[in-house]
Amino acid sequence: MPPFDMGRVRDVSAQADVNPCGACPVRSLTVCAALEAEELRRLAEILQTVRFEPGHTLFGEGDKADTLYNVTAGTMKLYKLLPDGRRQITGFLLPGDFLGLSVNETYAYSAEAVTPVTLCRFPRRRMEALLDEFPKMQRRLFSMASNELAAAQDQMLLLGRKTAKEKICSFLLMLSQRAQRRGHKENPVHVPMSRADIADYLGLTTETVSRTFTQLKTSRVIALLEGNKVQIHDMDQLYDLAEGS
Amino acid sequence: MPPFDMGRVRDVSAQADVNPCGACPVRSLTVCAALEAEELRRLAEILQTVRFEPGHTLFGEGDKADTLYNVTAGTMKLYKLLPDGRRQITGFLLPGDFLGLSVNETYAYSAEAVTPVTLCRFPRRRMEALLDEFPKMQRRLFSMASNELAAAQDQMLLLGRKTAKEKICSFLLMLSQRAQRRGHKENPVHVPMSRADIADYLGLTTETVSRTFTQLKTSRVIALLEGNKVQIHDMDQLYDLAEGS
DNA sequence: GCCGGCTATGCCGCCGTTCGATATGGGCCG
DNA sequence: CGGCCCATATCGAACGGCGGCATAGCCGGC
Repeated sequence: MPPFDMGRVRDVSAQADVNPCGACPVRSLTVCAALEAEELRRLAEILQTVRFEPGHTLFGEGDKADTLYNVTAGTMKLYKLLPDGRRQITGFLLPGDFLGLSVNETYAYSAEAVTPVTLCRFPRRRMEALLDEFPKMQRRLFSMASNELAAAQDQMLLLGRKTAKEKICSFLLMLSQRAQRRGHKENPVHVPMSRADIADYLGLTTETVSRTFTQLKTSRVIALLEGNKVQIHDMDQLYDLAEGS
Repeated sequence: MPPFDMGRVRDVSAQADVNPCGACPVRSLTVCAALEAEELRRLAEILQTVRFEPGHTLFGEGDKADTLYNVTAGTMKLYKLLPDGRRQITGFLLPGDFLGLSVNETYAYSAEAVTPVTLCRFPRRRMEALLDEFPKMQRRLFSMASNELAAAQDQMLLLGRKTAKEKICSFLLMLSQRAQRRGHKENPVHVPMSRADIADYLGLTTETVSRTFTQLKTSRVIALLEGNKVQIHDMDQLYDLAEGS
């Protein structure tokens, strides 16, 4: 992680020094995976690297959507609110995930840092111009959006039809699989978000989340380790528990 | 509606006769809206028109995803199943909606006709070739996917955090707004799907759906009319009820 | 007119919520 | 280094909204 010490930092080395994208650890996962060296250079020209602390709100629902982001380190959460304060977290973003697609010029959700995060930041206009110029990039972005759509449908099944226990098991499995895709070990799985965040992601309360973790621990399905890590004792069993079969 | 009388019909008039897309009533809503006359002609070359009766399963979750569709008339439902039969309907498709995006060569959900439907049918390979050739079409498809993503996030908020009453009110509002976008009157709203389908879309049971409709009727928010139509007495009130404010 | 599927509704039970109290643990300061 | 403090997590008890089941009513099709 670069040694930044401010909330927002303009990465002047992007233009002057070596191409930062060339050394990007998550490039293969992102929209940038589709690009050649020359295209990467063009992308780097319009990019800023920024860093935020946990709890920082990147943007709020309804804000003007003039910026796109790519997560390069840390975890973010996206959420929507009801007037009385009820909250639904619609997704957690991990390194390599894209952020900032919008429909009508405004963001449809809020985005907040869960852990310290670093992001690549693209002005929307210039990004769109690049997309027109590089159809490969457009196609890659479309493919990522399709993947998110499929994940959203999985999440609908979870929210609408799964029990508390199935939801927690599905959640742990998802974190494990996403960690694996990023080249980390699948077990034990790192769970950086709070019980409240997990509850608002799964359509539960913090109490139910706590109780269910305790229940899974008591029945020897998982173990809670130091540093927000969860050891999964039997991955196949967890998979079955996640689908009620 | 063309006078088809079979389950699957190859529309031979597409190539031989007048360009059918030119007269398409929902073209402005679909991916085809982005196309010029010449591009439309190319699209028409690879297209078949098909028609299905209610209950017909277009494809199932896990099937090989070698075909894309565009709904031109009627209503379809998309759903996912759990091993024990629990079902979550992830969306209802109306004329103009696109269908068949997939991640790993297989459909991630099943698709079934709710009412009699007519669809445009595109072989996946040839469609992808056209997308490469016409970036405007690719961009349009991406924009439609972004819209669906936003709708999916709304649905997550509904499933995870709204009460039964709020869910039903949100559902009626959505149908009303979608009807309006298609040039129909927003009120009364046509509700072609069964209580069971509504329940599986909103994460409820049929009984709760029935009870909630009765409750809304008793409190004079709506009235149930002939022909599966619902009269909304006060649209603003319904909007407030849908968000719990 | 009869039959079958869908819808409506009363009754009861349960899962998850709500509320309150207690435990834990990490950060900060003395 | 130890102790305090506040946020978070955990746990117990009571409540309530929604689900499950059974029955009755409705409507459409043949």
